[in-house]
Amino acid sequence: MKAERALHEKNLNCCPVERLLSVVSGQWTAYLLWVLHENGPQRFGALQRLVPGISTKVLTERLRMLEAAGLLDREQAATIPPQVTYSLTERGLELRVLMNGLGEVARRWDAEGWRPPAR
Amino acid sequence: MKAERALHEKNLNCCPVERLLSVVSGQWTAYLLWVLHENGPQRFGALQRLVPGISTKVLTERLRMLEAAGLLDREQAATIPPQVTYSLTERGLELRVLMNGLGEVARRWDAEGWRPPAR
DNA sequence: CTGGATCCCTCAGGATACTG
DNA sequence: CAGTATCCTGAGGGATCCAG
Repeated sequence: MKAERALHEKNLNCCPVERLLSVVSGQWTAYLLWVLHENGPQRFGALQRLVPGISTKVLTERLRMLEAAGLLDREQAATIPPQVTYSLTERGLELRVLMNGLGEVARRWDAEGWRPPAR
Repeated sequence: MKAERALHEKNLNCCPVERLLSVVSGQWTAYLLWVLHENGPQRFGALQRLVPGISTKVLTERLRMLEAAGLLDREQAATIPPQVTYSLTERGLELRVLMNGLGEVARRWDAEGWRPPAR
């Protein structure tokens, strides 16, 4: 319904952090950015191998979304077969730095025995 | 099915950042932590007013989850009517600091005209 | 090789009513 | 006041097949 959707939007509109998180919170997304940061620019198939378990559908969705968000570049070579390479943009890199901060705390908490509660 | 669940768990297990994000990525969660940080300890009803649009069900879920995660404390006074107060723990505070970092970048990107892509 | 198009199913989350 | 108990819907995401 529209009213509910509007509420959700209002929520996103009034909280910058949730807005930013909405980009990263989808499944595989954070890991995907991390993979691109660790291994440098990668092709579609390579990503699929580097992120085991992800389906082509979701991988495509994520890549399109992150591209639309300006977090990564898509470079297509008009060869046969086609070669498409994805790489982090400046903004994607900046986000990765933030997430490294999260990662440090996450690993420290891990070491302290912390676990996320079951959903 | 178990296999899919297992895959999800494996994904969470191998990526500390996603594991940490899994706590914060739920709707209202980031905003809720922010509210508690800005306004100090609050009671259930006050939170419901400070986070307009959230249902009692989801608010309860979030509070329980964050408590289980050790991010906030629940203090119950055995009065009639009951008074329950929620406050950030040390860990909750630490997480808030991280999220302030996200908030800075989020607001800067906003100022630069950035918007998250439509889901 | 890089996806697009479907089908299907689970589950997060909204609305509402009720209780100690 | 501070929740619990249901019911319900939509979106997220997996599996599979097809296409340029």
